[in-house]
Amino acid sequence: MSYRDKKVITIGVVSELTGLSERQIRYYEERRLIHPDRSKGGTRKFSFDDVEKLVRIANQIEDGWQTSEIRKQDLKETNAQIRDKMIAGQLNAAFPSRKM
Amino acid sequence: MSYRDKKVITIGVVSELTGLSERQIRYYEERRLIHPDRSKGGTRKFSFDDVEKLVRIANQIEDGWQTSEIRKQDLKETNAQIRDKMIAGQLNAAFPSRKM
DNA sequence: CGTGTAAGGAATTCTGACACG
DNA sequence: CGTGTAAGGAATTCTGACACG
Repeated sequence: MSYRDKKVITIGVVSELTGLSERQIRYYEERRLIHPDRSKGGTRKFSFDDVEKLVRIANQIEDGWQTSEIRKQDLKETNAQIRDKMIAGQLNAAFPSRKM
Repeated sequence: MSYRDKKVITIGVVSELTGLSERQIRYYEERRLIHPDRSKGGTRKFSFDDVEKLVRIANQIEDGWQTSEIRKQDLKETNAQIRDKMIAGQLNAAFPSRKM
């Protein structure tokens, strides 16, 4: 939807934007911390959101976290967000005029 | 500054996003309707702003406008914006507390 | 004028592997 | 575990030119 989520940036540019090596970026994808799209030919396409996430990942790695731990933490946060959205949705269904 | 202005998208992706051929995109650059950045190696890097502008350009071409005319119109609009900003700046300098 | 195309070369990216630790 | 690197190949992009009109 937003420009933030459009997967349009190649790995070389992501490397420049984040300061990470292409090797690091590919590895974080392998560990499923990010999920770039692919072109027909197979080249990775990242979003600005991915770029931001990569910077956070890099910081966590520097702080001594392992990719498996970062992934678990990411999952927790994602689930928390989904849960909150569902609750908000049910509230809105029960009280249609309510504004949060 | 904004994601809108970051020159990070390669011509292939721009082609997909706009539906224009790479030939068309390069030609519009040659006619100075857009100004992509270049990587060290020389590959073009576009912004989302460029993508939007390309769509507008394509529409104008379809409407029978020539690139030279589109460029003149663009210049006019840019100058108008600069003029408005200067006026606003001078007003703010003269009346520091004023809010527009 | 605006666009398609074939041509040849260069820049970019990809994967799988070996290395270190 | 996280990252560097050399290797070979494939995908992507570049320019200048010819063509059509």
